[in-house]
Amino acid sequence: MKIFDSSKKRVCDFKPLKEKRVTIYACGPTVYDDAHLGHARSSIVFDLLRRVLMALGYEVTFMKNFTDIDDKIIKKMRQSGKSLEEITSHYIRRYLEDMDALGVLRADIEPKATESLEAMIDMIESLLKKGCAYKIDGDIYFDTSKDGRYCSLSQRCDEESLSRIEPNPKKRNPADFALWKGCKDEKDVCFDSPFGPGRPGWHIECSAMIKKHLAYPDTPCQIDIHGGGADLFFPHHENEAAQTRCACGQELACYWMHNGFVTISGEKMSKSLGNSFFVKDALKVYDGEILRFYLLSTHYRQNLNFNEEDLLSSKKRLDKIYRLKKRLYGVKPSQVQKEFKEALLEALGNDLNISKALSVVDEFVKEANERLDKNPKEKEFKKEAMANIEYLGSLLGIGQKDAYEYFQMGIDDETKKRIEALINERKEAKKSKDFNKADAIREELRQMGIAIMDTPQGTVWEKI
RNA sequence: GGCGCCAUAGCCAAGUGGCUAAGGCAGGAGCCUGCAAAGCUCUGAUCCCCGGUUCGAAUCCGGGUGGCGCCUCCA
Repeated sequence: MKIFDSSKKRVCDFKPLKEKRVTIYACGPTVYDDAHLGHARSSIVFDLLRRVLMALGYEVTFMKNFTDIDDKIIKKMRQSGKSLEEITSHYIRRYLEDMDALGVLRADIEPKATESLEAMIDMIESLLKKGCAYKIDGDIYFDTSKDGRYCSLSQRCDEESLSRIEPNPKKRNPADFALWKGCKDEKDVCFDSPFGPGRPGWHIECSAMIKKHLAYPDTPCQIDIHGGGADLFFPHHENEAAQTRCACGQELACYWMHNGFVTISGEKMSKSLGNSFFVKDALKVYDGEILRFYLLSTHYRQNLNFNEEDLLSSKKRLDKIYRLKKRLYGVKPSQVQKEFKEALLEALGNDLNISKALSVVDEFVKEANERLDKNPKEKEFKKEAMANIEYLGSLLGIGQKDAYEYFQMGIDDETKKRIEALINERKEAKKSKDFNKADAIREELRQMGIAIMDTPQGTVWEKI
């Protein structure tokens, strides 16, 4: 497996801490609103990484957190009059529903920040003891000057860069960040701690939860791969890395991976720009699997400029896989073809080269169709082809539905009956060579959004 | 202002020193079909511009131009 490490800025051979095992931490959402397509892409990217590593024979432990305490959540509480728990549990449920619809496997560990406060407090105490953190009023800040390697991760914090950080006279260094935010007033959300009531800063949660839930005992603060959106590189991941170095003397992750953005008209999708496209809204128009395939089909480090034309093009590509599956209907899969499997794994094993992988899939589909055109009865081949589809399905998380159902999604039973009736009527018309009538029926179906195709096995239909 | 990423056919997108620059969508021609659809076959770019290194560059170096991102919450 080769991975582009965004800290080293090059593709590296992946060597896990423990043979045949991998620990992955992907930064999850702050649960104050519904997930947008950017969250979806990040989720899908690391889901793919996980599946590929599993396919390569690794035992993967995958963790994704929920940030359920944060300024934005508190703001939402104040606006809505709801409790913290009401808000966060709602958006956690919504997030998981959306990700399920996109075929994202549930993480092995899904911790919430508020359930890991002890671990955070422990780490903050340890940082205070080591002189890497300091108290100002009720707040506690991390002293970035105490970490000799601060900025070694992102290499993005020279003085000119940092001059943009809002000046805060209480901090010793401009890049210092809050580990603990002391309670400001009665309306604030506060937790007890040895350093007074307050709540944790954002960065500490990842370091602490990794230590608590994911790291091996002999490398208690370290994992193999840490992932997240490119916007988290600095300062979030830089800060995580600094805390962990100071608290544990270890690098937090051996490999850092960052996915590119989903953009709209070339601009990053974000709340502040007001151009967010929510997953729930996208799901009203497009099936989750189609969305997944689309978001998956651009290499994870590239930005993906969301537009309907490309989405439709992705859908058509996926349709072709399902049409082949339809031709193999009822066939029991045998063994996946060795060359196919190897070609897929080689592509994906090279820093998740999805374009190459999909070209392997496309070529397989084409060759299989060609072969079935020539000889529709090749039993052994059909079984292998079916096994190939199952294999690419589990690897990419697509193509696993029933092939007929895929093309008939969202059509109710009554309509289905009507379609069948019209197809029968057309069949009779064709038999009696009344092609005008047959064509009129075909047109009627088309008006209903139904395409039909005559095959040796009879007429089949698809939703357009 | 600092730092960084990107620029390949109408669109999406691999390839990062050397055979004919992958693959998909759209378009065109054909096979198949009563006609279609589906499927298959054939069909398109010298790689943003300029200069350099090299026997040889889309691929390396320098300089432009354009787009985007991070430095404030952000996947």
